Amino acid sequence: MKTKIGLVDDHQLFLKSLSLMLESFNVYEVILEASNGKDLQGKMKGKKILPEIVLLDVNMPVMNGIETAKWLTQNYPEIKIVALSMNADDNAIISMFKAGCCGYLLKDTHPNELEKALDEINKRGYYNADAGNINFRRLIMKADKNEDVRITPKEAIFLQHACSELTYKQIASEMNLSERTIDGYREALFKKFNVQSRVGLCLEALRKELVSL
Amino acid sequence: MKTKIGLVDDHQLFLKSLSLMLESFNVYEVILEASNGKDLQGKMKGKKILPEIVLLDVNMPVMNGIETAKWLTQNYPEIKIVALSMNADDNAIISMFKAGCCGYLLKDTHPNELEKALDEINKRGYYNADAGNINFRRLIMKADKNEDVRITPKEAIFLQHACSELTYKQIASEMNLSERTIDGYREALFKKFNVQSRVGLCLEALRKELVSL
DNA sequence: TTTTTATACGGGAAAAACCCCGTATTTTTA
DNA sequence: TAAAAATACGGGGTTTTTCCCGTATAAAAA
Repeated sequence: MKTKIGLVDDHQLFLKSLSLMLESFNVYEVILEASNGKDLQGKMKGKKILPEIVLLDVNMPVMNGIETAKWLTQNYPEIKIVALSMNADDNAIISMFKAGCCGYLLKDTHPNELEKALDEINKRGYYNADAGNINFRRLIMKADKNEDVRITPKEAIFLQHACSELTYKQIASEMNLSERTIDGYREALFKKFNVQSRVGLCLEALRKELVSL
Repeated sequence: MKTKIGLVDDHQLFLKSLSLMLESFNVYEVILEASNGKDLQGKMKGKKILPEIVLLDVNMPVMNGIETAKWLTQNYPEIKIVALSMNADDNAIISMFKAGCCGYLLKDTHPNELEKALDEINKRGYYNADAGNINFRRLIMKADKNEDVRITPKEAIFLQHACSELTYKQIASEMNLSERTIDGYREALFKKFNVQSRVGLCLEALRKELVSL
């Protein structure tokens, strides 16, 4: 009896070709293909035969991998989720595991390893790609450390403005606040991010992906 | 007689599965697979039967798509190169065409369109994915406009330092120059990038990928 | 050979940023 | 209910950044 697989990936080329490959292993059957989380939700509705394992891309439009993993974990906790990603982005890996994934594979993975990974997930319920230089324990600890930095809604708005050419005077005008209030937000964020200049603040905000270019 | 295809992509999963898919079309034969430009160079050496079309990923380690396309164009001008990419990054598209590609496909592409694209490349020698909302003429013009901004070696070093928390005084010390000299570099770059602040300069430098986070 | 650009550095002044202190009210958290 | 945090804004002062002007020499380009 073949293991039933679901595939979620926005790249049609990859999706279709991966499907072919899995079928070629002769122990898996791809019974569901979706291009994003929303698409998956639609296709899962009313489906009598569910996939046992879902291979889930991390980066997708409309509804990304993390959101999708959360939804699957909540609604179909018996389905095992394996994350697929382009690169070993620490934050994404952490988020995917937290969302309920039991395995994480890079798209670098050789097909032989994919087969092995699926096999182990079938047998043991999880797959740990330590051999791929991903130390999950270290990542979880790192995540915990970064969680300290919480910024308030107004600080976030200020930060958005600060990552531009506007002067503090202009930002104050934009936010309908006094320059002194703006000074206060700046000080607060300097402390939270442990920086001493606006440039430093901007770079840190970009690194933490609180703002984008 | 099947069209001979070469595949260059660092993601083994994608590479192998794409290979399977192409074979499934029954008009193509994948005769070469490489994980990057260097690997391709090694595998092309002494090869008696060459691929007629090469599907070439844009983002690869060791030797990226642009470099690889250039090398192929110089050494095997008869091979038709099709770029494959995750996203429609204007700069990458421009560079790939300039490097000699005659087609550009996103990894979003449906397999049916891949087949169609390969067919057109076989018949006409090129494929234009306008339907995919990529306006190549606009991109070329944009590229020409951006080429104005040339910075000198010393400006580049200063820029690197400027994208940090160092004050201009500290940067002067680092570069063994006077603060006035640093002022001069700042002025020059403000003009070249059309900005009025250090934050603006940093953001622009990051956008142009002259510095990284 | 001449012109232009890059590199290096000077003066001065105004504006902006940063730093440190404080008060007050409202909202959120414990 | 009380304490803490968020939000708003005041004072003052120092440092840094930005802006505008200029000179000089060496290297590169025309």
